[in-house]
Amino acid sequence: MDVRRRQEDRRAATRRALVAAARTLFAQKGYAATSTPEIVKAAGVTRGALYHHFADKQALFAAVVEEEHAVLALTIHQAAEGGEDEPGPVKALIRGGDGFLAAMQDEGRRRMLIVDAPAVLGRATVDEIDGRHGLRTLVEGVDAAIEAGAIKELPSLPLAHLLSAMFDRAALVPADEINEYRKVMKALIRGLKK
Amino acid sequence: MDVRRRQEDRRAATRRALVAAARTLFAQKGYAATSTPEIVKAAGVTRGALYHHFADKQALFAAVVEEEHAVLALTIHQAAEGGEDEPGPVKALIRGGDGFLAAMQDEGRRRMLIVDAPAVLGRATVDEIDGRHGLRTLVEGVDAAIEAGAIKELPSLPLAHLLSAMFDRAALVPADEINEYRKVMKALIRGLKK
DNA sequence: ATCATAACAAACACGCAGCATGTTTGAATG
DNA sequence: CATTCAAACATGCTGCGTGTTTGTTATGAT
Repeated sequence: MDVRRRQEDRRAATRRALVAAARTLFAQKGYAATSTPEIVKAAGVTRGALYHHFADKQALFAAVVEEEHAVLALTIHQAAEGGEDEPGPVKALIRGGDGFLAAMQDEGRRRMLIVDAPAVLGRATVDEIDGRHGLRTLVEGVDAAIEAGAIKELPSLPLAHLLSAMFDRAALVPADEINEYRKVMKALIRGLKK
Repeated sequence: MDVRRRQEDRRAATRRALVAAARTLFAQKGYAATSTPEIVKAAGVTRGALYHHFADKQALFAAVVEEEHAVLALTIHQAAEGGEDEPGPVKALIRGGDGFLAAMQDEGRRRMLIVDAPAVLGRATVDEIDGRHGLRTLVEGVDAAIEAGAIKELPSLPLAHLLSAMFDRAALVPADEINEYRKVMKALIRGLKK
């Protein structure tokens, strides 16, 4: 334990409380419909604390999005590795995609990451965040598939971006239609084979 | 001239002024950063007029988006038909896509239609609007390609949605990277051939 | 013990959205 | 042509939300 631990702990605790409360509310009601008084009330602190830890409401939202992307990427990674009985880089891509869609069954998560985040933080910021998590692993998956000679040689980052865009859209589709989308996406990915 | 024409004209005029002013400001600064006082000042009317014609700020934005989608769809349609020297339903799809990307070089248009609209109006509303314009023609193009036996038999609406999602993402990419994206999308579409 | 600084808390200022009134314009009717 | 009525605005008010400022308490350093 460091000497200045209590201060650090205190700081981290309120920060976590704020992010957790914000996550819940942003997920339930969206960014615009959630007020900072609501958030601090749920977190058990005052607005002074909020604006001490974060520059503004956007910055708090960015922190929530960052965290959410991190846990999401972890979930996807596990899904892509699990079930190694059926190998092959293309299969891994499809498994990862299914893992993404499964993780995106949460309404609030969809709202925050796909709908609100681009509008609130801007595409550039979202890309930067995503680039450090889900998109990063997707690029690696695409690269692996290319190096294995499983699909055509294409620039991996643009391809990953476009695949990501498709998965985002598919995630927003009503649950009973999602299988159709999965089939079509499978066909699109399979069409990349040499 | 109908008897009650002047009244109708007046109404239409202020409505147009509002939509036009709103379009400019929403395009420049985004939905959230644009205030209704700003809009009515630019339109040369008062806020009373705004709330007489539209239920709220969202409704005005919806009108702008609707109009923008309409003119966009027209542009795309012309691009897809022009240059008939190279026929074939797949080529038509690609031409239409290029037309879309060209029309989307406008920063404000991107902001309104792709970034802000889903967050402000919700995905469902945007889909409904898009379904009456750009997406509709895209579905027709896909159907034509399927019926001509040019591509695999897949459910056309999901496929159109996914293609639309890719084009949206590609439109947001920096201008100097867009050609890479076009190539990859071409490869993806070509992969759909039987 | 005291001093500086970080971590909060409370109060304030400003702007905006929506509504509830008032006022004008214009058409319909006897 | 005067009257009546409704639509098309205009003006003012209210409540709320964000960000900032000023004040207070806790914490570690000397």
